[in-house]
Amino acid sequence: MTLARIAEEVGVSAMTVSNAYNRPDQLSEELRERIFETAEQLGYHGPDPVGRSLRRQRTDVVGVLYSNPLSYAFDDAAAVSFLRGLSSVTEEADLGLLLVPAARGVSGERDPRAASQAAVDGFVVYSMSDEEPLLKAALGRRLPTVVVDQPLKEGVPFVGVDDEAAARMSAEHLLHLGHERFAIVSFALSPDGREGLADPPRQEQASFRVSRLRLQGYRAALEDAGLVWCKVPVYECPGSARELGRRAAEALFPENSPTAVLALSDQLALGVIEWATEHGLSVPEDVSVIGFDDIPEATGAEPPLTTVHQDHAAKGLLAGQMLVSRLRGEGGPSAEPLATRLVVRGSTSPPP
Amino acid sequence: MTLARIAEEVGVSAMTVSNAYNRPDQLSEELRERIFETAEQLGYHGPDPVGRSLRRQRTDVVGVLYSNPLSYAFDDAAAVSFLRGLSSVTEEADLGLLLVPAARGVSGERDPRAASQAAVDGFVVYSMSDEEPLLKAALGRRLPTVVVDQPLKEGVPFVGVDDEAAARMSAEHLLHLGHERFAIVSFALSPDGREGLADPPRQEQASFRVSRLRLQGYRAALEDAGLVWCKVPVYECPGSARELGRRAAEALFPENSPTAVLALSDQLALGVIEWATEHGLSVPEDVSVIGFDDIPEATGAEPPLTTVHQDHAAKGLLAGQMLVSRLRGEGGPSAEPLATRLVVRGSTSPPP
DNA sequence: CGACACTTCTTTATCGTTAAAGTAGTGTAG
DNA sequence: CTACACTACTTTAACGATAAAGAAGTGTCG
Repeated sequence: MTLARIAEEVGVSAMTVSNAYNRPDQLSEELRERIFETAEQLGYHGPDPVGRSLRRQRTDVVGVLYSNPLSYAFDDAAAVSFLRGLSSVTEEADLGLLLVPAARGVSGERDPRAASQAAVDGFVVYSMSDEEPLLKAALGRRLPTVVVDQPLKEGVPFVGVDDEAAARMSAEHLLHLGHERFAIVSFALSPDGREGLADPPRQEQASFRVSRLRLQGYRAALEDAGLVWCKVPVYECPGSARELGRRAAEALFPENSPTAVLALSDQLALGVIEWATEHGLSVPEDVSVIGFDDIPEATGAEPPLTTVHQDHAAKGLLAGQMLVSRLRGEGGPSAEPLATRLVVRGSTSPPP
Repeated sequence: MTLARIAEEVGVSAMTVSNAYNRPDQLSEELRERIFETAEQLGYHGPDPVGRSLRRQRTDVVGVLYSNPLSYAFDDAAAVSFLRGLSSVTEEADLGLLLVPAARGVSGERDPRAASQAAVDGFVVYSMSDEEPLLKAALGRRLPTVVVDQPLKEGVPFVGVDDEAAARMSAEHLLHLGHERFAIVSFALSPDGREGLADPPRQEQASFRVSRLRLQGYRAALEDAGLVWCKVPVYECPGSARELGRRAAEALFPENSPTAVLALSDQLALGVIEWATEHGLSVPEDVSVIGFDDIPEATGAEPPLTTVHQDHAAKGLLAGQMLVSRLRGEGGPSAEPLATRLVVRGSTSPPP
């Protein structure tokens, strides 16, 4: 059932039927009624969205690209908050939110065609590695795009916190408390799934910008305090699950017996605390642990986790606003780093 | 930059360029390479998704309709789990997930055009009131559609639990413990925002199927035990927030002093417990409270909440499978109610 | 050598809509 | 009574792609 069919039935031009739906002021109220009646009878439910999009050259949809299979996003409290912020803006602007499917193929690579085939007016790219082909495909479309957290690409609007400064701040907190023996627990530096100690070259070449910057922040703080960076063990986990934090602790403690652990995420930090507690170390008396993100569980943990707070919903909000104003052709707000703050709870104290 | 432009440049027909992208076996490897090179040079990044959708008469996108503004969904643990299940299926099937925007207008009504204008191959309707115009618009499109939780519409595939049986089961648990003085805390019966005691006629006319069925289940159990239903106070809250549960408790306790409270959601139940505890009633010694949903907080609550467990992710999974198989034209699995089970924790015990 | 398959590319027609420009007819002001 | 605006519609021409069917050339087999 098409516009044209209704037009024929009513005895008017297709354009008039189109106008009945889109510009009521262009025809008489009476004819408009008649058109709707006929449409109802013939089971026509308004202009086809695809035909309309083709002709108007816009879809009124924003695509979201996520660094992992989509379903993981709904397991990740930060991603969910982000989506909440983003969706409140897009909804307000009457834009749909298309979660672009990009399951990993057999090779572990994600099909970049997902981005080429998405019928959208713009993209929000969330926390993606610098080298994803998916990202390249999305940027290739030359649609308005906003990148969140990573990667930072020349000329592409960006939303995120100042990861380096925030990491520096948390390391300084521990330095002020008097710590000197540090260990660091990082999530992935590159998407190659490696696990274990990462040496400085690998740290500097990390393809995840966020990991790279946080390590730089820690390094700057520790070096400013006169410590030797290459003696600080950096354990790289292939993800950010609590279990991985435990494994990292298991690898780090026997050899290094740090008095302070800097974790790149709260999940990792909580894993470290779990392992420590189970192995007779008390936190923070024997060892201080600091996280990053301030997830809800951080408050209720035992002890409550000292961490860097960042507002994920605000990121979504800002990303949404930036994209919407770009879609409208306005300049719009641009990339100021969002604020973070150190939340001191119970997992840090002076060294024993 | 279009297919035709590339075709012209390479000196072949548009169809051949289309085939280069979609059916590599239809042309020589060498020509295909040449086409891609030219495309690269001219900045063409593959067939336009909208044009392609129009011609193929499919979008490879599934639309999701939610009973509230979209951004609320990301605050609702059940909805998030549901989306996780759903997205894992759609992603596997290489389908996008379009979150359809339907902010409430000035009148509180949601614009039904959101559903008419969504470029999708099918819909998943999540937890929507029977009378939403948005729902009507979606069903009007005659696309494959699966409804979750509510409403139950003739001929539309449905996924959900047996709410009546589950409610009955939880009431029976309290009856077995020996309770006789009950009160019920419900979320909305209709979307009119009313708050306060709801009499039986209002209960029976509830436009939210889930509310209606759960009340029926409670009623059946209590009446079977010889209690008089119309003496059981049913307090209707206009939503499901914890704060509303507190308000309900405040309204119910002074007058009725129940020994057992049946709440239609865990959030409401937790609100009731909070109020009771603060007002010198201990749970479960003075009053037993039972919830519905088994949200994560239920375990950690003080006392841990007895509740009806339902698997939200499984709902999403099943809804996704049903829709996908329908999109493929297969019959596919259909509507068996999903299992629930009573999880007895610390918030229920025999009456004082 | 003719029939038939196979590969590689082309032709034609259409998917459903709307921007832009145009045409009557009707009123209204100078 | 002419010019000009205004209302209510129509005409034309895309938007960008692909299904289906066809054609030209090459090889193969009895």
